[in-house]
Amino acid sequence: MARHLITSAIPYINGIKHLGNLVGSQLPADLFARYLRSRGHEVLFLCATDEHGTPAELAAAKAGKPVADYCAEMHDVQAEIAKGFRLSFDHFGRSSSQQNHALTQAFAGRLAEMNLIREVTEDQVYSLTDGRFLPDRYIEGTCPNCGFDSARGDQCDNCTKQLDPTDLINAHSTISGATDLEVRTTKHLYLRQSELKDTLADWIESKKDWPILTTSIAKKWLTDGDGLRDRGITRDLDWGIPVKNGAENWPGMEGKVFYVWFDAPIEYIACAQEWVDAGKGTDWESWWRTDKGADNVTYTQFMGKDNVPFHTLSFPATIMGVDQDWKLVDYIKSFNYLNYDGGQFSTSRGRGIFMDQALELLPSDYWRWWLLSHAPESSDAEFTWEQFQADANKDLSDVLGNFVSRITKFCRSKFSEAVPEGVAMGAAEDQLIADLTTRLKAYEGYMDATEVRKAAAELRGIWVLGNEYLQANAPWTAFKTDPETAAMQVRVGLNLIRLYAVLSEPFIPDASAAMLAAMKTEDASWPTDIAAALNVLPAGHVFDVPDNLFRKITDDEREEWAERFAGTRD
RNA sequence: GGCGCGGUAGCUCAGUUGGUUAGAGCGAUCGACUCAUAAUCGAUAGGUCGGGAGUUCAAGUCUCCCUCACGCCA
Repeated sequence: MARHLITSAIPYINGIKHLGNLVGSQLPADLFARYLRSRGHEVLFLCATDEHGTPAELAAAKAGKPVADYCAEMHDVQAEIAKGFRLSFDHFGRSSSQQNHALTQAFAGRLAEMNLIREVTEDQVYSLTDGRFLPDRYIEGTCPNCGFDSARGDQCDNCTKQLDPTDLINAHSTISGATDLEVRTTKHLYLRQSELKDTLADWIESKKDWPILTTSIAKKWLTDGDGLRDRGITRDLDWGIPVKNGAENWPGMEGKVFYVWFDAPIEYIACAQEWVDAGKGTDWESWWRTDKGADNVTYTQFMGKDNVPFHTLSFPATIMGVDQDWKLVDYIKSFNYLNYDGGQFSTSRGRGIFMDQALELLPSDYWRWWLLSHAPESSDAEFTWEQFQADANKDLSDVLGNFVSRITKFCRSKFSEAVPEGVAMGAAEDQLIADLTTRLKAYEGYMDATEVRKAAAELRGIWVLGNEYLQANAPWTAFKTDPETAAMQVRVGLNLIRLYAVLSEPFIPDASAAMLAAMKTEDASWPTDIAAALNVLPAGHVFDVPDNLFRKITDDEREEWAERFAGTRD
């Protein structure tokens, strides 16, 4: 038994995530966590909401609520949807927690102590009407170069000329439209990542087994231009973690908060503290401190490609910089994007399917199966309604669901709702066991390596073996002349249902539970020996014929949904 | 403009360090079966591996140029 720490990139608080976000981090992380638990390992699976920053403040203002209230509400909404998708977090925390406040401030203080923080004085645009400093992207005006009237403070999207906010003609705030902008001098803290550049490069270089996507992005940031740049870790905002040096005030930094990208990954650690404080665990340090038991922990992170730089460079720079025996990540599994019907999913334009909407259409297993079996591992992947309908119907309804249906109903009509005994297993069953053993080994190998698509294909292959077995041995024919042999074949088939429930649980937990319930067993132990696994349900064991596990998605539904989600979400 | 990941059967995708007739699933066609959610199982068809040049006994796999799509950066 090994110990596995698993984190999913933490979703931003402002709104409900779409299916592309889901398949890029939370869902594969859940798959991995469920699988490792099934294999008997000790798992701590953490996720949280990322709550700080300007977008949260603006979303709260738009909703007419205090930002703290807004975040609390949205956290509950996201937690509920996560439950709907059966995401099995051991704790779903909040980056705004007191634990994260304290830890973030402690990290910053320690970094200063290690001489890895420097103070920078810079000019920024302040909006009197908005009462806040404006990030460059929240300032628009007319481009002095081409006359484009929606040029942003950092560059003109029309002529691509690089700009300073002060270059813009008729500059205004995109938040309020206010034009009473002025330049003010402000002071910020910078993390001296450049000091750690070589250490980070050596570390990345040593990770030979990481996905190419992960290492190529990291190396690019390390070598691009002048190399890794120092990064501002504070902002002039109200909502966030106040800048402090540990528990002490930080002279000159009053009224400022840490930048969201500094505190968000620290929440991975704080979340473990929240987990303990919530009474769910007892010793968070044994997961996070290599001097307190975490040296035997394997830590795997899941994230979309947009988050890779922060997880390969910024956060490790913090961890390495404080030099205090904190656990570093062992494996970073990153994902490309899922596209929607030839374009991008878009949160801002409401294009594609969002998590809450998906659950209104179909049970979570449909989405889990399809998304995971098409996870964008090697390149961007494509969601189309035609493909979704065809794959879900074929894999879930026809191959798996119908297998359960045909064997249980056949048993009920020819024998009873109890496992029949019949003769001993023979050559055909030996072959089945051999084939299952081969495929199981491959399945485990892919799951261990977080090769999500390949694991899904292997699991499907395991389901198909059941249908092949029935088709080749035809108990419905054998029953006419040799009912004892048919009985044995049905006994094998019923045991296959239980086996499939166990193996499928990481992908489709609800269907798995339904299969175990129908077989009236709680034995969900991972098989070490297939022959033994096919004898778990003994002759005479009573079962239920379940309702169809997966109904089919109709053409009418597909057309209606494709139409409904092509437009924009209000 | 620079950089990065890609462009493989109608569709979604695999293709290890270059090496026998380029693979899978879906879809299509044909056949078998009839227990089952008009489900299942088998077979067949379908690709000059984005285009061009080069290295090599041998290239989807390496090099260069071009092109298209996506992303990141300035």
